[in-house]
Amino acid sequence: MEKLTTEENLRETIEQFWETVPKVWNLIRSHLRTIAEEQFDISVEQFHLLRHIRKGLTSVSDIADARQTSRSAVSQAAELLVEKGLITRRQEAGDRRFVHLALTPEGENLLNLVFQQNRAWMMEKMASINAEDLALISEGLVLLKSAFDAPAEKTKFEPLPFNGI
Amino acid sequence: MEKLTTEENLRETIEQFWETVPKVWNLIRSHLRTIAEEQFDISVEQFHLLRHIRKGLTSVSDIADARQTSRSAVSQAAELLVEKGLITRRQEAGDRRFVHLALTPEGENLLNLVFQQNRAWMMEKMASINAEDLALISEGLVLLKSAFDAPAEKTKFEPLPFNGI
DNA sequence: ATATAATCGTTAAGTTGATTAACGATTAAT
DNA sequence: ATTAATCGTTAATCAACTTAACGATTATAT
Repeated sequence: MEKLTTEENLRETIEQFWETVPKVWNLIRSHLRTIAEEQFDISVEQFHLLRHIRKGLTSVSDIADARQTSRSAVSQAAELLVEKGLITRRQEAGDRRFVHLALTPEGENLLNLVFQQNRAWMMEKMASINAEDLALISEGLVLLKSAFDAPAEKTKFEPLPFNGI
Repeated sequence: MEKLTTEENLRETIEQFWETVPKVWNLIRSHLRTIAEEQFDISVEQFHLLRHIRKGLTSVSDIADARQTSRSAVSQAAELLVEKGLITRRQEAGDRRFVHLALTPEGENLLNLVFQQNRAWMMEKMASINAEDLALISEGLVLLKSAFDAPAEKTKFEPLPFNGI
C-alpha cells in the first residue's frame, strides 16, 4: 500500500464526504419530516429549533448563527412554536434586548418522542454494523466536527485563483 | 475500558451523528450557496441537480428518488438549467416517456469550478487533520454510506411502540 | 451628558423552492 | 383492445427563507 501525501488524502476524504453526507442526510431529513409532520405537526425547521434550544442555545441570534440562517427566520419559527405551546419567550433581566427561548414540558416531551422515533429508524438502518465499525464511525464524526468547529485555519494550500466563468 | 453492547454503541454513534452532521452540512451548504449564487448564479438545488447528472443519473425520476424529492421539483429545476444552457433534455429512443438530462460543456465547466472552490474551502477547514485521521474519516463515511444505501434491514431491535403525544 | 452607533429581536413584503393535483404522452398488463 | 401504470410537465398553492425597515435597548464617542 502506497503512502499518500496529506493533500491527496484530503482530496479523497472530501470526495468521500460528497459521496456520503448529502445522500445520508437527505434520507434522514426526509424520514424526519414524515415523523415530525405526520405525527407531531411540526416542520423539520421547527424540530431543529427545539433541538438547539435543548442544546443550550437560547437566544435568537445564537441559534441563527448555529443554523447559518437569519435572525428573522428564527424569530418567525419561534413564533409558531410559542403559538403551539412548545416553547416560551422571556426577556433577559440584565440586557433587555435579549430574549431567552426555553422548552415547555410539552416541547421537551415532543422532542424526546421525535428523537425516539428517529433513533429507532436509524438503528434499523445501522443494525448490521458491528461494534468496532460503529466506534470507527463515531471517531470519524468527532474529527469532522472538530475540523469545522474550529475557526478557519490559515491555509497550507494555495488560495484558489478565480478566473471568471 | 469497558466493552459496550452493540446497541449501546449504536446509540452513541447516532448521538454523535446528530452532534456532527447537521452542523457540518449546514456550514458547507451555506458556503456553497455563497459560491454558487454570487459567482455562478445558480441555486444550491440547481447545483445538486448538475451533480447528480454528472454522477450518471439522467432521468427526472431517478434524480427525484436520489434527492428524496418530487419529480415536479426536479422538472422545474431542470427547466431553469436548460434555460441557462447548462443542461440538455433528450427523449429516449426506446421508451419515449423518458427524458435524458445531460450536461452541456458550460454546465460541466461550471460544476467543476464550483467544486474547485468548495474543495479549496474544505481543505482549509480540514488542513490540520493528519493523514491517519483523514483515512479514519473516510472509512467511517464509507461505512455510513453503505448502511443507508442498503435496503432497510429487518430490525434486530423492537419496533417502537408509539403511544400518542 | 448627550449624541451617535451598534445590537437584539420583530414585522412586513417579496422571492424561492417545494408540494399536490391534474394532465398529456407513452408503454405495460389484462 | 381496454385498462393500468409510468414518465414528465404544468398550474396552483404553500412554507420557509431573504432583505429591509423598524422599535427597543445598550455601548461608544465626543
